[in-house]
Amino acid sequence: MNKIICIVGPTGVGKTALSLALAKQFNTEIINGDAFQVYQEMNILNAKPTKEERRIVKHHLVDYLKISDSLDIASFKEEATKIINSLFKDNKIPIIVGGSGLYLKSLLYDYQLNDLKGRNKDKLKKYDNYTNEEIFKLLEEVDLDASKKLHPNNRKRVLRALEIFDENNIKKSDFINKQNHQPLYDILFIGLTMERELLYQCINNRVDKMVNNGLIDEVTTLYHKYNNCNYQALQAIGYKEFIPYFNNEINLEDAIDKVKQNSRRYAKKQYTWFNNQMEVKWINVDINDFKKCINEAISLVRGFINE
RNA sequence: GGAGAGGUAGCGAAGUGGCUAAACGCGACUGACUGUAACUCAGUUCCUUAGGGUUCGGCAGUUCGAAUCUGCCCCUCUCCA
Repeated sequence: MNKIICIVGPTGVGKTALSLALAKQFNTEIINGDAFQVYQEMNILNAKPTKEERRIVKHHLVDYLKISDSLDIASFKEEATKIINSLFKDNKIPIIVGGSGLYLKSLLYDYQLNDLKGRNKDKLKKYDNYTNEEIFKLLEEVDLDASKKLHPNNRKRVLRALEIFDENNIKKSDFINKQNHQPLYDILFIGLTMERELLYQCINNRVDKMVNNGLIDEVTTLYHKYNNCNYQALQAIGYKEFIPYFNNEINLEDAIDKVKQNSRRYAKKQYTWFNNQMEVKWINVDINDFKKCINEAISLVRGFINE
C-alpha cells in the first residue's frame, strides 16, 4: 500500500511549521486538509502558510477557491485524491496537513461519496414547516437505523439522512454499512499536542499576533465586500466574530476575545475528533524547542518509511 | 457620618420556611459526527471511596425543618453630607 503522512492537531500547535520541515526533509509536497485555507482573500484569519513558505514547498489546495465558492467534502476528496496519485507517480510521500477532521477522514478512508448525489438545499425546503420531531419521525419510517444514530434535535443531520434516501433511493445506514471503514493508504497520522492550558495561551497569543499583522484590515475588507452574503467561507472563526463589531453591537476588544474563545473551543473539538476517529501518534510540543518535535517526527517518519 | 440596595456554585442570575444540592444563562469539560464540519447536535459541571458528605458573606438564634425568619458582625454598590 502507498504511504501517506497526515499531520493533525488542534489549531495553533504548529502543524504548518512541522509540515514544512518534513516536506523539506523528505523532499515532498503538502496537501492542505483545512476547510478554510482553501479560500482566497483570507490569509491572516485562517493562518494560511505564507507566500514565501509556499514558494519553498509546493502546497496543494491552498488558495484555490473564491469566497463565494463553497467547498464540499466530495469535491475536496476528488481533487486531493488526484494530487495524491500524481505524487505517488513521482515517488513522493504526500504530506496532508490540516485540522478539519471530517475532510481528512473522508479523503483517507473509503467514504464513497461519489455514489451519492450532491446536496440540494431547494429540495429540502419542503420540510421547512415540519418540527424536528416530525422530521425525525419521517426518518424513522424510511431509515430506522440511521435515525437511531441521530438525536431528533440535530435537524441538519436528520435532514441530510432524509435527503440521501429521497435523492438516491438508498438508506444512509445501508450506504455506510457497505463501506469497509478502513484507510485507503498506509497512513502515518502524526498529531501535535501540548498541555491544554499552554495551548490556550498559544492560541490567545496567536490571535493577538494576527491582529498586529493586519487581521482587522483583512476582515474589514471582507465585510465591505461580502457583508450581505451567506457564503460558507464567512463562517470562519476570525471573521464571523467581527460582524457584531461592524454592526456596532460590541466593541473591538470583545470581538477579539470572542475570536480567542471560539478558537479555543475549536481546538477542543478537534481533540475530540482526532482522539476518537483515527489512530494518531501524538508528539508533545515544547514551545521553547520546536526542533525537538521536528526531530521526533522525522524519526517517526523514517521508521514508517522503512517498515 | 446619614439614607437605601445588596452579598447564592467558576461567573451572571432565580429562589424569600419543607416539593432545593439549589431553576435558567454563560463559561468549562466529555462525546457523536459520511456532501455547510471553523458546521450541527447530545451529555456532564459543589465534594465523594457513590454509602454519603459539606453548601447560599460570618457567627449566634427561632423552628420538627432555614438560602429563605430574628440579632449582631464583616464586605460591596448607589445617593446624601
